Amino acid sequence: MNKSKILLVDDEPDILELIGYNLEKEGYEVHTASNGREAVNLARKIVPDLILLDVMMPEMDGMEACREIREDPQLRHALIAFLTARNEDYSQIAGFDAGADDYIPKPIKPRVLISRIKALLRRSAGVPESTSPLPAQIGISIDKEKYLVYKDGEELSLPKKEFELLVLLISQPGRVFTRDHILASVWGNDVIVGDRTIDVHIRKLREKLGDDYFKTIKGVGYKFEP
Amino acid sequence: MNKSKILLVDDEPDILELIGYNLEKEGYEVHTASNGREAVNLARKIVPDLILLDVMMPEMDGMEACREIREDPQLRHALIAFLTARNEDYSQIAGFDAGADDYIPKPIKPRVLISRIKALLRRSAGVPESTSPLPAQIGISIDKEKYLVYKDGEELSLPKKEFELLVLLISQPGRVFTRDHILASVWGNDVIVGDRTIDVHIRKLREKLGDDYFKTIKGVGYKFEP
DNA sequence: TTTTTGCATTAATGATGTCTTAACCTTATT
DNA sequence: AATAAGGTTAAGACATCATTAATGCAAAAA
Repeated sequence: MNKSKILLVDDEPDILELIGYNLEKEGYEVHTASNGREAVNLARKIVPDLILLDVMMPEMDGMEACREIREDPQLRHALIAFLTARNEDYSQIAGFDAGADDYIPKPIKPRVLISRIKALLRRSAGVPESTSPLPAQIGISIDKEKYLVYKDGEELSLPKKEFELLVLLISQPGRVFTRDHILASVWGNDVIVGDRTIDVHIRKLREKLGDDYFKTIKGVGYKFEP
Repeated sequence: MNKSKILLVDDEPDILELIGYNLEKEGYEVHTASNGREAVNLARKIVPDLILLDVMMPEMDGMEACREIREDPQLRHALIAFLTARNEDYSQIAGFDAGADDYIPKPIKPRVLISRIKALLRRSAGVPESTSPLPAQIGISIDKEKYLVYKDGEELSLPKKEFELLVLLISQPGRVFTRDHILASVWGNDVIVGDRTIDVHIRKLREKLGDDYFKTIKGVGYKFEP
């Protein structure tokens, strides 16, 4: 497997150095940022597998950064772990609600941190996650940058939700995505929508791109097939 | 989606009650055990999605139980989180090495716990088990991601229950699964169905895949054999 | 600001496939 | 032969999804 990319974010250079050193020693590809704003921008560029976020930072704090990251479809599946002073129960809760996957207490003990990171990455391993340009080939292709879809050369412009749903499904053609997965990916984890919302969007896609591309697996979810 | 099953293990009845209550309130299906031995046995029966394990317990402690659970192929993919007194750094490390997915410090604050559980389950929901096709080889093979079954190259799409039943049986070819085990795995523990339900589904599988693959062990259960 | 437009969501209804049941049949075991 | 366990079948109950139209909302245009 490729090296996992970790984005380490803290405003204290000492911490960046100490932790960064230890992570690199473990074979991770480490990038660093010293505030939330910088972190979000860098994350968009490098698309890390895991983001370690200090909660307290100037410019933009960790929780705020976390929310922003979670809103980017590219980064929605990145793991996010908070680094925070212990006994900050409030931030602990808020952190998770903002979409974090773990919470790591300061002061950080490198060995503990490594164990924990391994556990986190172990979980998400095996999810290819289309970082790269999408498989064009068949009938339908996508240009994420331009937010455009091509069907037999014809250029289509889809609304946001439809587009994101399509991107998700087409990212792994043939694979079934459960409704829960779709909701988590396209809508986000804390958005609550009714039962029929996904169906309607699927229908729009079928209408615009052809029924045959989208297969329903009853009780499970949907998949895209060429 | 089905309710997630959580197995809660602690030797203090008060904890079981408090945490159990809160988890049920969140819509989880909760089972409890008060020591490691009991936990392992119960886990084999109900096949939980997540196991919350106290570290310090009589009879068999959490770490030992964790190791044993990880050795059962049925349970290999269950999430395991340790509950332990804070500042026990050693057990923290050892816990992860035993194959745990998270570490939750006591005293437990219900809201914190819930957040964390959600994060854990959210993660694993997006990873529907092994990324790659199962055992495969001759005759019949399965692709869980695509929800497809291949019989001599031919592609079949089975309904949910049939598919899940097949996945269970084929996960350990040759092994006999009792009716109870099948019910717990495929139907869930609180679902009550009649005596003939399993038979009917087995029959459908035999119809579609060939009689020879599914052997009945009278008075015991069924097994898949290549 | 007001109007307009288009998207996201919901609600209501209809269609379809899946699951379960019930009644009866078959087979092995004693 | 009697019994218990499972096999078979078809019909009805049930769950899930498809479809459509209407609503609310927010961004863009006037």
